[in-house]
Amino acid sequence: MTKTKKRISQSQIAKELGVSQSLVSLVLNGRRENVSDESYNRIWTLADEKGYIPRGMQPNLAPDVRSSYVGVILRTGLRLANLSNTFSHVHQGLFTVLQQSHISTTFLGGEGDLDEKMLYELLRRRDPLLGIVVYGEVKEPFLRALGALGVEVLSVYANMPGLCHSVLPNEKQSLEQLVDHLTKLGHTRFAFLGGNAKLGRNHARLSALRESLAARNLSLDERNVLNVSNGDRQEGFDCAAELVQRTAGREAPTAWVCYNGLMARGALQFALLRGIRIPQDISLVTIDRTRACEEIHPYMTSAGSDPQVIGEEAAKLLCRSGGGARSVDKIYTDLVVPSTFDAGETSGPCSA
Amino acid sequence: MTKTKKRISQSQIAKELGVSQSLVSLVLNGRRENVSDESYNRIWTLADEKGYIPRGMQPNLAPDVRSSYVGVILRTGLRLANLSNTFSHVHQGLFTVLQQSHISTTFLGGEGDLDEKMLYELLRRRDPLLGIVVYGEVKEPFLRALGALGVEVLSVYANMPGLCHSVLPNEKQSLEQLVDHLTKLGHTRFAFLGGNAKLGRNHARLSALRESLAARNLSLDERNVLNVSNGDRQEGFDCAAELVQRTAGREAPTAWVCYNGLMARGALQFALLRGIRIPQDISLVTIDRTRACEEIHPYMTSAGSDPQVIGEEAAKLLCRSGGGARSVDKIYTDLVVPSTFDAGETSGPCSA
DNA sequence: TCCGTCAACTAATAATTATTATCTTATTAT
DNA sequence: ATAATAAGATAATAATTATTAGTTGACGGA
Repeated sequence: MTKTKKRISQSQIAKELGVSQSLVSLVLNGRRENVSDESYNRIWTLADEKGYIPRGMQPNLAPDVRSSYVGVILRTGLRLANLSNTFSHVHQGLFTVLQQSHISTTFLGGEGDLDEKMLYELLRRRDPLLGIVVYGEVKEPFLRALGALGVEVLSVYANMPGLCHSVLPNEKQSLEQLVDHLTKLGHTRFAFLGGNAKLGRNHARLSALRESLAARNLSLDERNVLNVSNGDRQEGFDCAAELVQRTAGREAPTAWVCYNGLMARGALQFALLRGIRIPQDISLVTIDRTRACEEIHPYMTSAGSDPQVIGEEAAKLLCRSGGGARSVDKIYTDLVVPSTFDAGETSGPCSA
Repeated sequence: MTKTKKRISQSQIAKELGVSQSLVSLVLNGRRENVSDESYNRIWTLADEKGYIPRGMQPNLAPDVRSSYVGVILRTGLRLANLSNTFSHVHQGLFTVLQQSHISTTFLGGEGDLDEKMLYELLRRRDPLLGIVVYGEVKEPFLRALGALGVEVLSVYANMPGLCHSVLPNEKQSLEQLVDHLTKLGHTRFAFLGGNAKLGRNHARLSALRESLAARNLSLDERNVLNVSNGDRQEGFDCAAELVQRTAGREAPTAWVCYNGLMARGALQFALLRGIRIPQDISLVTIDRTRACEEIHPYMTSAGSDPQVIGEEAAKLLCRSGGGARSVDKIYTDLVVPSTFDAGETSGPCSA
């Protein structure tokens, strides 16, 4: 380890630039009146380069590490303005818990926005970075690059064993709850309106649905399995339309399981337009726990892990691991948040 | 204005706690050896309470904005998870522009979450705080407290003359565009489905509607003016229901102007359920430019200032003013973003 | 040219903080 | 019981920063 350089003083900066210490003091305290822009910038620049640190207190050494922050990164495809559904709740939960520890939450960008140079810059920031939370599924090399920064990385709604911590919803349990509810109501013919087809999550939900049905000696007619790409309202609508068209002239499914609340809303709207009565003709349920479930009547029957809780757990996990510990054989935690079931107004006894 | 409290010194902290200044110095520089935990914590706590700030440099006044960040605060009533509509777009715009300058965006909390102590903490962070953006209407004392920090404050979707910069939508123009469109289609009887009744924004939109109508020698029947508190989907639905009930048995309005896109969606849903055909029976328009307008068919006829542009302008304004300059007679900018009109599928010729 | 003005800066010094040698007290080893 | 040691603190003072009353010199107008 190199010998610790002695802390630089204002006088040294002054001498080096050929100005008075007074001027340096004025400038570093933000005085602009009667100070030339040139001096102002030269002084700040040198102070920066030399790593000048103010006297009197080092805030990052406070007993509870204040002023540290947690970075948030979104998977490709998500944008802040679209964050509406699941991840806005996650974000809320994350923020709430971190705020209690006076840790702030900084949005760093999308998976695609951040190149290596920008990641490196993160480390140059002076406030300590407690960790990075990744929302959704990102590519493995990206996650590795994050890990290489030596920062705690936590993935939410996706897991990457051995690369980072993760906090996950319990899809298996959600589907089990929904299938249990629906089969008890007499439903046997199911449909799956899937979204985000390219992501593992869609696949996980579909598999869980199949398993839960299989456990009851039911099977999912492959013709009733649909997949769209975004999982928004319009696609939910289109998906429902497609489903109805496909099942014309054969025994139609009576229980529609939607990938998420938004799609369910879209499907609901289609049903409303077509005069399909819910829940009399069709029961419609969704894997979701966001406000989309209750935003307007009818409240939807749904099951899922509360995204806010997922955010809260992510925050707790980061606080616990408390930065540092960048050993090679790090142990990573995978946390699975239990699912809760909520009987709404969109499911009822099977009439077919 | 109250006299600025003088900066507190280590000696004052020492005196108040009955210890030596030396000890305070040691502790605030992070010395733990041979210092009791009790002293360590007591000193940090008091330093915190009194808002002790180190000498030598105020990093947030640096000209160079490399590792600086912008804080975001939400008005009371908004939460991250509800941010869905307007402000998520604002946030997106803000972020996009700031990211280009490598400035990060940090969510600081809600108006209610932040007490004076926490605000002080912001100043002690080592990364320079370029400015604070406030989303929505907050109370004046709160804004003053922010200003007192000596940080650039910018209010979005609300203005507070002489206290901070602001970036605002052009409500007058939006309503003018909508009224122009509707009157050209032959509509003369208008209704206003208002939300966020307690906020000035609702009032501003209603007034603008009245003015635009007055300019055409039309008036707004007071019985057709409704106001609800949140402005969400359910309230839009309820509002439409109330309107229809109120106008039973008299000449009903043919043009519904909704406070925002979410309410419009709710109203649309009500219309759908009731068999009111849109746009054949009723034209429904909204003051909005969020994705709620196009999330699903029918796309809505709407006018408004693009919230993303508002966020972008806010970011540019902050970058331009570039921290610093805390003179007393600061000049504040009020920026008004023009409104754009979008003819959708929810408006048509008046049939009544 | 002379004078006033003002931006830009500094010298001098007041105020504050850092550092170190030293003190006190409790604990432990002998 | 006594000496050695160490934790926890301080007094004194060295080092650094803040502030104020100047100084300098450029510029503009009479």
